[in-house]
Amino acid sequence: MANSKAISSAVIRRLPRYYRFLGELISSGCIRISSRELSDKMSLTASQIRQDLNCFGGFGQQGYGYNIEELHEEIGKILGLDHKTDAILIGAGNLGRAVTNHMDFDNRGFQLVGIFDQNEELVGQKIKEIEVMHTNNIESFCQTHSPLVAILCIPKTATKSISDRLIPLGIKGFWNFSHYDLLDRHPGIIVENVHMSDSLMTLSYKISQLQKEE
Amino acid sequence: MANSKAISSAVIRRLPRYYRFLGELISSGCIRISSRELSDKMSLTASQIRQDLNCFGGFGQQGYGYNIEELHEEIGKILGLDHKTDAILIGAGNLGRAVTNHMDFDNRGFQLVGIFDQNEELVGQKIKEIEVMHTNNIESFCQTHSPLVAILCIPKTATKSISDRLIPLGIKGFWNFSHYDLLDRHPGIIVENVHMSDSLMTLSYKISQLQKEE
DNA sequence: TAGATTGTTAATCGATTAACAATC
DNA sequence: TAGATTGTTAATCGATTAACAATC
Repeated sequence: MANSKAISSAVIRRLPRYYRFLGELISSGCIRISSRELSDKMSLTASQIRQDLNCFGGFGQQGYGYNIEELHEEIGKILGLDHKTDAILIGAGNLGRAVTNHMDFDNRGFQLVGIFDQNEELVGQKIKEIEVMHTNNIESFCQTHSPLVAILCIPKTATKSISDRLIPLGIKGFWNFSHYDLLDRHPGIIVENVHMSDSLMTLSYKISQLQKEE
Repeated sequence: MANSKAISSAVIRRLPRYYRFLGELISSGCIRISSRELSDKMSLTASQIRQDLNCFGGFGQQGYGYNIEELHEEIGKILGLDHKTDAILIGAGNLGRAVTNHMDFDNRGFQLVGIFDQNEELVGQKIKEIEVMHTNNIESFCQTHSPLVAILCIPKTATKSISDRLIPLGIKGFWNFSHYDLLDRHPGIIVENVHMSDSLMTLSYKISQLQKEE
């Protein structure tokens, strides 16, 4: 099974993309696909796809290819989408609200169970059926509900102190949208940084290069 | 200069992070830093930092290290943050509004010059001083203002058709937030996908692994 | 000058691609 | 069975790390 050799993060980062493409293939009624065909659709090499999938097991069949629905389900399991992890959102500003409304947590392995903000005006409002609580209540909430993951949509200045406060409460993973670089220096703590700002600067770089070429 | 050998995308993706850390060092009043010290702060190797920076030029001084402000400015220039590229936003829903309000476009090399949505109710509303226009007006707006970049905050079903519509209007780069995988198959067109959904699934994977270990 | 730290070359490591025997 | 396509090993490529001479 999986744990025999550690899976490289390059492979892991490709899994959601496979999952997405396979989901679309299911919607369009396809039944089977070869690594060759999939590589065309995804702009990868067939070799890489086979290599990637074989980190987890032999999901294909020689001479046939892969059963799309089966492979989709297997990758879903590998990604842990077959069970829900409780998550809380810290920060119900523009971004926090957009993330709450926009993300399909249920189909991505999570359940949003609490929303917190320190702005009194937001407390009591409902976002997607969930009432915003004051950040003062984080401790008691975590003690009762034991969420494992926190989504951080707060200013970068608050990120360090909030994460230091959440870790002793049992939070093991952070989905960090703040422009602060949360490093996973605590052993056993997982950080997934989004860094939209870095993404925008990368685009700026590429656009600049394009203009230089002309 | 830069163009002698193509810079690998691994290096480019690290540049915004350098830029961010250097900016913070400036705020905290530091003047100079060695690759060693910076590598500690950023959890990299000193070797990698020197290697990365030397893709663009010798910004350091033997025996001294790097002047933080100078290096910050140089990286800013490399990223193209010293001039503004006009951008339009397509989709003024939750996510589009959050992106508009949340991102510091001015300091990331862009200026947001137009916002479009097909929802009549949103048309005429103002977001950050910019009035939302109906998507019907995209053509005339682009002909007049010639924006180079489009930010896509629209459902995945609309992404392909909108991008096909924007490219003939002179849009050269896409910052794509939709869950659709916009591939840069058109020559000369740049795509930067955000894929928050993939990021969330990656977190799900890591959390699952953590739970298995226990 | 001596000490520090860069820029840069060489060595290592890891990831991707190619090839092909196994097998459905 | 013959054809197709996988799983897997070997070859290649690229990125990271180590080492050190150059030099401020």
